Amino acid sequence: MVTVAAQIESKQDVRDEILQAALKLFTAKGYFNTSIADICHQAEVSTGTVYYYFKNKEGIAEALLGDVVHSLTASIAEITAKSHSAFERLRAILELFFTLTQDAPEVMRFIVYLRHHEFLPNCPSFGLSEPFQQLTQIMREGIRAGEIRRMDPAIASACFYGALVQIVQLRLDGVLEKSPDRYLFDTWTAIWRALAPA
Amino acid sequence: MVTVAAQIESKQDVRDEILQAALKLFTAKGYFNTSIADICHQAEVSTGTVYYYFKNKEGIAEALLGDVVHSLTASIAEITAKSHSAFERLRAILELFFTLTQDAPEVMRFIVYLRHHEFLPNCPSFGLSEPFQQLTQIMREGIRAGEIRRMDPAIASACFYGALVQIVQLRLDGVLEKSPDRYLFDTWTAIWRALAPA
DNA sequence: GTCTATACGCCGATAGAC
DNA sequence: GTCTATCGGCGTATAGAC
Repeated sequence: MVTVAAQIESKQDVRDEILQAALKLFTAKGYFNTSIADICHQAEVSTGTVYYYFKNKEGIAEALLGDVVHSLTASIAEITAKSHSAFERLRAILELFFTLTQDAPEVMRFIVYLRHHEFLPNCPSFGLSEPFQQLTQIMREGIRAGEIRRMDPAIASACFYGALVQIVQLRLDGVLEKSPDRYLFDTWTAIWRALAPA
Repeated sequence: MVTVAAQIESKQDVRDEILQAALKLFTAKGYFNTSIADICHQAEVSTGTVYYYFKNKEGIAEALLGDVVHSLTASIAEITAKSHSAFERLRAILELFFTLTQDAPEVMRFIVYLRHHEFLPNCPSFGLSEPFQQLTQIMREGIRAGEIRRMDPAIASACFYGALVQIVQLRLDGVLEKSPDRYLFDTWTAIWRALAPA
């Protein structure tokens, strides 16, 4: 799979090769500017092989999104389990995003750039996706514990996530030139002050 | 003009009719899922007419983006001229976005949803666009005046704009059900606390 | 200026050999 | 499982009448 999962079967190699190629091209040129032929060339396989592993082009994007969302959900769940305050959890999520921006920029691009519903009509809007729901749950618990100011938890999530994503985008666009963790302090300070009680 | 435009004249400009149709369809279905035929149907004109006014499909998107960016730039410039503190300016920009979300949701969708560089290869990344530069300038002046904490102005802009856009998106997606100004207080409080000195 | 008709390339998808 | 060859359709763009 894209981030960690399936080295189980050696045959999965080819499928994975195709997914990697698609990820690279989708994030570089966009879904609609990427043809099956492009993917074939990048993955060094033929059209037939692509259609052996995937029902159609949409199926490739679906698998990609599934992998990415699944992996992100798992990471956030792990963070939630390990730490027990909103402060620690949010801080860890911030670091996760910054790390991913460095180590897996294509995955990050896929998360923050692509308008998934444009080519995946049935995928939920981001606000209803699992990662955003997890985040909102963290906010809800933080508010109940008095760690976070009383406010609409969705607004808290949006402020946190929106700021984070925007900074990641600036970095991916090359506008922020220093490595992301050079900005970690400023970012975290701003975000936490937005949420913390007076 | 795309945003407020000329309901005044009974004979609405044809070119404008086409732009309105394109705006509606691009924001509803995406650029690549919208065909010239779709635009013709929506605008009630023929293919020939479209190509009389625009060089090609990209030209339509270009004109649209130009209008929107120009209008946004003008609004921010006006806000900057009228008020003289970062506090007032940012507050006014926040209100501008919330108002636009209510009154011109399609324009707002065009701003926050569309990945413009996917179909307009030569358009600058958002971080280099004029509105973002204006915002960063406001931050810079605010920091110099001691109104905003010392931090990278780009980070300040990203926090402000990212949070704002994310909330607008949630609203446009129907996740935030109340009218946006029901969220104005929470949003402004969070954003300003992120920026204000201790 | 606005229309209709049409050319034509590209790309997603399939068939079928090996 | 992987390949090559090919088809059909869609959608951009043009030609040219009015």
